[in-house]
Amino acid sequence: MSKSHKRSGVSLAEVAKAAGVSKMTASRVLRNASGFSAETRDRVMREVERLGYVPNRIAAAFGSEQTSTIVGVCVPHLSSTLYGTVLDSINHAFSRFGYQTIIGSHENEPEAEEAWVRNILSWRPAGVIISGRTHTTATIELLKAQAVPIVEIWNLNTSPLDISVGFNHYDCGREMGQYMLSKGRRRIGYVGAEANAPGMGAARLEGFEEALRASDRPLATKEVLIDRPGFYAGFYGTETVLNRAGDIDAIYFQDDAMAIGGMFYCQSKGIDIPGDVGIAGWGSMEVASVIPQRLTTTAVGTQSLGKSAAEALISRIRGEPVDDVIVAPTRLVPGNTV
Amino acid sequence: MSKSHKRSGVSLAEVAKAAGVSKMTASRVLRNASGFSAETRDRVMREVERLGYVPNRIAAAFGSEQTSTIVGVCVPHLSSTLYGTVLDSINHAFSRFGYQTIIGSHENEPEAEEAWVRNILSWRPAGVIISGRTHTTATIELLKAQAVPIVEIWNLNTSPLDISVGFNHYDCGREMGQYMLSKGRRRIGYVGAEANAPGMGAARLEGFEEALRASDRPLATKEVLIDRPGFYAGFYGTETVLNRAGDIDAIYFQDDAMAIGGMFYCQSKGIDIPGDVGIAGWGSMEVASVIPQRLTTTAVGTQSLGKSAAEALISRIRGEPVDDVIVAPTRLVPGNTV
DNA sequence: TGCCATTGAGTTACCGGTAACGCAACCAAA
DNA sequence: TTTGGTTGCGTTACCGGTAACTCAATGGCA
Repeated sequence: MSKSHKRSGVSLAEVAKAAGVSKMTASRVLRNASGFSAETRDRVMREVERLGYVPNRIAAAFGSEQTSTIVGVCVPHLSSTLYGTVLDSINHAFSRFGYQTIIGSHENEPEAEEAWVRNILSWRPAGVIISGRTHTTATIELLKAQAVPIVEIWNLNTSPLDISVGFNHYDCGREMGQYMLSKGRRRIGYVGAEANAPGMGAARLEGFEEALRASDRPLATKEVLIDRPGFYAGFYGTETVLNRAGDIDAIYFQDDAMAIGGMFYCQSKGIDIPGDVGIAGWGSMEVASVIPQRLTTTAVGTQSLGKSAAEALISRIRGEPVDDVIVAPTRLVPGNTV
Repeated sequence: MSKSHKRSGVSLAEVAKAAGVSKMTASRVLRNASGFSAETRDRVMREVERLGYVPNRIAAAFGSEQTSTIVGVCVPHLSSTLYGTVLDSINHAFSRFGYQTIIGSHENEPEAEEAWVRNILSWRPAGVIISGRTHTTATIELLKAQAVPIVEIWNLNTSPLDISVGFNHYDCGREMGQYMLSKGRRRIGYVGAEANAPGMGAARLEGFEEALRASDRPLATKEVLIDRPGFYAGFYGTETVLNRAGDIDAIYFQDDAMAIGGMFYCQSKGIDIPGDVGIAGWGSMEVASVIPQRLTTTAVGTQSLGKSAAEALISRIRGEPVDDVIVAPTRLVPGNTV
């Protein structure tokens, strides 16, 4: 099959000519602007239908910069359910309002994000959504120079570049620390994983440590694997900390996947949960609710976060007033693993 | 903060003037085309740097239709790890080759896909990737009329619109059916879930049923929940089929998440796996490898599928020869649950 | 009846790049 | 020296829409 990459499409001018009106009138009909009669509209639409006209948004965006409906969204990666859910709700909100989402993933490498930003800005997007707390200075300068609306998601940022919509990770960690202490845990460890630079669990760990310190029960041990957070990493991270500090009575995991990995490690070794070791995660993974023991975790509103982020960006684009800092909901869910 | 949505950017003309060359020469330098001296290149690049020039791809794509670097990818949804992994590897491959990925999700509703296609085509993409076997006739006509390179992913399609890269779901199902029979299973049930129309597990079920029929052990019972496939659905679907047909000795699940839900249902009821009931899934979820019993499943190369799909599309775009039908790898992984 | 506001169009100019072509300067081979 | 190819760069003409403006016809109201 030989595909012709030539300019093939029907243009607005052809539609207009066929309908016996000017390009401008046809344009008005298609954008549903005012200034045409019902009869004219029908004539134009009939030709649109007949000729199979597909509007050319590249040309439209080019001709009147106001109308770019592209938004860029860059998350750490696309394969995790957590970010996937966020992306899904962002994309839904955007498509409902007629925006197209261009995605990117940076694998927690600020340089990859910078490259993505450079790229996306060349499409003159109506707005961009970026994630995490770490951006290169070049990234920030590029975004500022283009004066493009920005939403930073995931981590709450009280002095955002533009708008921040995120979870209060610090408070999540602190709350869980206090909870574990309240359940009588005294020697507590932490297991996390980060493939590249700073990692998305850092703020939770900070809050968690702070809570323990405040009660004079500082973190007993910490293991942050150089790996993608996941079931495996949780499994082996648990093995590591238990071998290193066999007397700990609880482990806080970076997320539920790791916590579940840890639970199964314990199960495989005959370690009783929560009798011997208490376990807590973060993120309210679905699988956590079908396993025999309900995992103590923090439920997070990823959908809510995505929706808020998209809606805040749209408001900003439209010049409507928006809150600069929006906290996405989280809630400690006591299970029976601590 | 008042964001100006005005035409702000530095244009190529300004860069060219500052560098004392023509627009065309500056354009050549930036596209790394030939026809300029090293000295000219340095002069231009210095001004690019100094003025913070960000190329305008909208204009570039508009001016010379050949150069649109947008590709569209539409999957059922973005929140599952399975599609997420595919999307991730597609996106990686594309960004390595300088393409921008615009995403869409259709939730298994062909009409949603049609709307997305209509939208994406107005961006004159270099190519599109769609998924599943069900498309509206309007979708197909639109794509054909625009003569845009297309890759259909997920389901293998032996007579594709353009290119098909997919798993051979039918064979996966058939192979698993034969395997379960070979392990002495005789009364076998199926548990699946589909939120909307046709569902992505249908072809596997067909192959599975065929294998059972061929051995005169037809499917004993089938439960397809009207729900998103997941741990919950697997849990409750298992409850349903076991209550309905308590004498079945094995269940084939639509995917691993459902199978794991089913395993935990059995565990909660004291039903021995594989003693009382054998269980098999599909998709090689990571969590399946940390639970105490290794789940019998079919490992699928989602990354490989994504990479192949992206590379095939790029080859097609470039006019290089490509196979029309590419099978992504799958492999039955015997665990100890059947 | 005369005047002005409204409606339904058309005209013109432009957005910021790139393709295609032109052309002078230079160099190597005949 | 002539010829022909290459190199380096400029000129021109668009790509397909939309903003801003203009203008004639219409109709309501004083």
